Amino acid sequence: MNIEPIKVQNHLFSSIPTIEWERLLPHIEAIELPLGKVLYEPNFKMSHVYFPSTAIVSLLYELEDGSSAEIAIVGNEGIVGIAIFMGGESTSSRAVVQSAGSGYRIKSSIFLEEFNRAGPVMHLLLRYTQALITQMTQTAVCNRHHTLDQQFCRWLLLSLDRLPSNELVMTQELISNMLGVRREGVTEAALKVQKAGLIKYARGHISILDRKGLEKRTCECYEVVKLEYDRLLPEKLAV
Amino acid sequence: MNIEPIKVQNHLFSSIPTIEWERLLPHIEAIELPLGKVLYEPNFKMSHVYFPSTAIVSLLYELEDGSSAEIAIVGNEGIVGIAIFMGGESTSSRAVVQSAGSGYRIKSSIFLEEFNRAGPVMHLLLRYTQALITQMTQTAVCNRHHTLDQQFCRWLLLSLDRLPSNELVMTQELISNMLGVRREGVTEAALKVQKAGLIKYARGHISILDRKGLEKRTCECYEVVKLEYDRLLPEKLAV
DNA sequence: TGCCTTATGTGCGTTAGCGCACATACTTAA
DNA sequence: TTAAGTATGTGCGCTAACGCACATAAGGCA
Repeated sequence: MNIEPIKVQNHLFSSIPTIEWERLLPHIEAIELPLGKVLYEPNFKMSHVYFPSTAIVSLLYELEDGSSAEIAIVGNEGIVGIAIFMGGESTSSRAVVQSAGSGYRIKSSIFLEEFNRAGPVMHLLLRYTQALITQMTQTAVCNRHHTLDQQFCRWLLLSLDRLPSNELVMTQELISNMLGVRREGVTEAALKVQKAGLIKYARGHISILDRKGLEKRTCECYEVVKLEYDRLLPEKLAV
Repeated sequence: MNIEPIKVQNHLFSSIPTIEWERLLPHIEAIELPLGKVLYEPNFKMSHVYFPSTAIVSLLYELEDGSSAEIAIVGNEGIVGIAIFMGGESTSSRAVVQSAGSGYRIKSSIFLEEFNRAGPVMHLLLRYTQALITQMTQTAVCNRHHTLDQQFCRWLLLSLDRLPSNELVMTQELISNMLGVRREGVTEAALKVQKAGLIKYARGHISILDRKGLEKRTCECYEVVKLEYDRLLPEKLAV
């Protein structure tokens, strides 16, 4: 178990002012998030909202034919379960742990109560949602216009930004599920990027060697998303 | 100018309770929305929020290379400018009138004030935003997995749902901008659908002959979005 | 040690959509 | 009535990604 204070383990937590934080703290429950764990299913009412700390969660849409596509990634910068406070209670997508780790959760009803106080927590969450929307729109744009190689780099960078280390535990098979492409396509993209000396990987372990290089290889989508997160959710510890 | 009472011309308006409506009404300004009018530019602070009545507005992202992709469509079921109340004040996309018509607008500051009362108007807008998010995610999925033909049908249906008639004034060139594909691709798709007897078109005028047929030809994405709008924004006149 | 599972690499024919060039047809305005 | 402009149709070579089949290699476990 992590010995860091809870508040610094998730950026939204960090931005919650003291009064609100003290109100929420008793309801925060630590939880392990193993690879593949499903946090919610499409069209099912969510029982909790989740705050990843070291884990990463994918919002995935699964099609009738079994294929899938990632809508967005959520890590320690965010929250899983915005539909709770947006009012829908459920979404048409699924939330799956993409990189094992730990996180926290709060019962939906408790969290909703805090949101409905319409104070700083609400405004923080709305700004987060706006950033998440940007990530989603950029996913749509990227799916339309950019090559698999570029999307692979974008995906690596977005994941990396949400992890403490510069290593990623993830098979090409899983990446292909996220991107909604063939596994072989990911193999080819990964090979190229490895040959360019930007990453190094073996059997489900990817190490980033040259982050700047990846940023050069990816499309504009990555930066658009990054800037929007930085703008809407500046990192500062709230008092 | 339309003689219908303002309140029934936009579904969000219809859902605003009387007290809040009477507060907002004096600030509502009728506005013509001609084809191509830009309601806001990327990264610019929005001065107003817009409520289309007979017009349709596209949220478009333009890439550095000049190509574009539609993120979502907004018509008389919604509002253009969610970033105002979500807290970002601007977005990375552009809002362009895709089908000429009329609508209403309210100054951002006034509208934000009403939102911040954290009453029924806020909850209505958050539910709308949740529906809009579903449309965006489904755009991402559709861009990844479905054929141009299917996307063309989806686009027609989404547009149609936001228009009073079953005719659409829109050239194939413009549709190709929305979908982020070649104009020739749209020509081919349109030809096939016309040959199947589902639509009829000529020089920028598209008539839908067989709506059910279009629904059969499109992908699951259309229905997912439709159901989510119906679920989150049931049509009833608020008192 | 050796076998089995899982992860990655490779080849090959197929296809959707692209970019470009140009043909055709309808519409408007001089 | 004619010319110019706009919208749509068509052909062709090209490429990214697909689907499938199979090869190789690296752990894990008996």
